[in-house]
Amino acid sequence: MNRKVTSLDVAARAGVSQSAVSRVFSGASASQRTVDAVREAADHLGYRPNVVARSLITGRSKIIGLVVAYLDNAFYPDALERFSNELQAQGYHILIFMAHGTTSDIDRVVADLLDHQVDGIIAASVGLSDALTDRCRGLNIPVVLFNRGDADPSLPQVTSANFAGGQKVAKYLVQAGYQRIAHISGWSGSKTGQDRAEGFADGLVKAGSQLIAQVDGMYKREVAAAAAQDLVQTYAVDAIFVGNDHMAFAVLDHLRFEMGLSVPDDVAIVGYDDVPMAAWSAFDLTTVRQPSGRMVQATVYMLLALIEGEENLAPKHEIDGELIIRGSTRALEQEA
Amino acid sequence: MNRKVTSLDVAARAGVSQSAVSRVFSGASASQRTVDAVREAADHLGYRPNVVARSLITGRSKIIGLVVAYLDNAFYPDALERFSNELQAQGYHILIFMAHGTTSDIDRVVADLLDHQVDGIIAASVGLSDALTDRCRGLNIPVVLFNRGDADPSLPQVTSANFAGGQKVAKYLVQAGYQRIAHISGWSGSKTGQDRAEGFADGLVKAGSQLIAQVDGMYKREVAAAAAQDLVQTYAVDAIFVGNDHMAFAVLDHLRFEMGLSVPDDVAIVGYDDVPMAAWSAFDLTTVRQPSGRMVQATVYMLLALIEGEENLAPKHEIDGELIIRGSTRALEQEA
DNA sequence: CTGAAAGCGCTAACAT
DNA sequence: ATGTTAGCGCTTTCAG
Repeated sequence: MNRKVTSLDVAARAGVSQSAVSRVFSGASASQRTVDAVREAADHLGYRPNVVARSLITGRSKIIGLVVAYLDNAFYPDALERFSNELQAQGYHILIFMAHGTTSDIDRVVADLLDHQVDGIIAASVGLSDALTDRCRGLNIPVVLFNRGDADPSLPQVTSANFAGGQKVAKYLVQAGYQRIAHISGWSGSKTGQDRAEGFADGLVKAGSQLIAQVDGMYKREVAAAAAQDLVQTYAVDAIFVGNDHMAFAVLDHLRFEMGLSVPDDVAIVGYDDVPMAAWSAFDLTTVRQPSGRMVQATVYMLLALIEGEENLAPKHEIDGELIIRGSTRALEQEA
Repeated sequence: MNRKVTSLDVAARAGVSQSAVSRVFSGASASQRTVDAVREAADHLGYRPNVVARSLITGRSKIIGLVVAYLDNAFYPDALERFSNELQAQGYHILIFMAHGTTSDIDRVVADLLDHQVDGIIAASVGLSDALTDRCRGLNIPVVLFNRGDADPSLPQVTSANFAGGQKVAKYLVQAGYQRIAHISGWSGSKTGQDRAEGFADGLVKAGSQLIAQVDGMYKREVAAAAAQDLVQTYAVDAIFVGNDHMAFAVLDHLRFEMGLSVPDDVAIVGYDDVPMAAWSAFDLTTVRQPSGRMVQATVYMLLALIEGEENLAPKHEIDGELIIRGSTRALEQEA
């Protein structure tokens, strides 16, 4: 059993002091002679610095905690992959936590994260309690909300322009000639869902129409599917804006295969996110694109700046997303 | 700024020694009096033990490195979620690495993991170089391959019964009356893909049929879709077994919407994995279920046992998966 | 530029 | 059961 090789072993073999070894591996200045000798010895012995010891003394772990709620919504695995790449490129690693639960659940998880001395936290689509937010602030550990707004605009957060996105959908549906328009919203407890819903209602009114009905889809497939059925049967809607693609796929399936309706001929469906699947022919879903690449970049940038101690940073970052028109809605009438 | 609270501060306030505090938080024995005093002081000061310091001295980080390649294949986000739950329940956390790359890429990533003193590594669907495998062994860090076999059966690995799964599909397709059967395999460089392909070919022969053609789908949607088109046009196949659901969805879409064919009337499609989407009406895919819950449990169990120093453990664990018959193939003819 | 020495916050003998 | 002591492997003053 290869006992663990320490910087002391390397120092002995290279004929230098242990601190010289440390300098070489932490990029501090050293003469070429020293560097060469240390490198040779390290390679020979298979030495690699122990980052745990390093973290203990520097107080930084180079680890980012990522809390994420829904991995069954394809938007998040996609974002996770981008986060991993982006952060790895900056020398950070991701400690991951799934938190599909209550606030207290999430708090426990984040407390764990804190114990691990993470340098920063990304909360993807989950809310943190005020107590926890305070604690992070007390420990000077930055938290950035990803795809999750907060009522408190001073909390660092990155979202797409949800209100504007909702408006875009409204304007388009009205222009396309739909008359009885409903909305299956994202969970009303989430700012993101609220904003989309409010933007949609606002856009409808501004376009001279109005919302026939609105139901909370809770970000759940079954809830959304049942809501869609009700909307069609009870309100005879001809278009439904669904709060995200994840639910929209369920609605599409239910309408087509359970109810035998045609989309878009009987009912038009619009989603939100433009996850890769939305472009698949089986769905061909009209949706608002959330540019996850840019959202992730903004989040990472913001988080690292905060870690570096940046003070004057606009905490709220909204990224615009365009409406992608596909076959789940009828095409816009040609301009005269 | 709340300076960091250490066990020393707690000790001072509780009127006990620092080691008493340590004992209380690491679960060693202590009198009720001490425990109470320490708890009170800790709560008051907001103390939490620093796990980095603990790791440094115990030599265990309670962190598991998870290396994963394809998050766009829904099987993996699902597994990730299960891993997270399972491991969290055991007091472990997941340091995640995305490695969609070459071997050298993966090696760099795992070297990184090793630097972080992870207690164990789960390699989901990626191969590690021999050099790295050796290094892990040298450092006594267990590695378990998840959904990824290896030519070396002494490497701990958890897979479904891929060969048997391929056989099941073959037997079923022949019994259902298909005559011209082809296979779009998973990447031939992966043991998993190979085993399914070999089992399929074997099953076909045993059922008195044979493989008309086989193409490597590389686990890529586009490759699989193009292969399917070729198979239909050049070989006039009436059934295709696709190496996993991820590719099968692409094939289904391409056949139906690009080529205007009917599945299953013109061509039958079978996948492998039974990811949640396979059950959606839009796909309704016949497939072999990989019981990801049980696979994850087996992997975690094996990994933790290895970490605890367990020696006599069967390294290879295969979990049986049943064939789920849905609408992408015609139903079996009734037994006479 | 380099070595010696002092810790980072904690656990683990070892005494008491 | 509890306090004392000695580190875990490294970074970081501080002299030289």
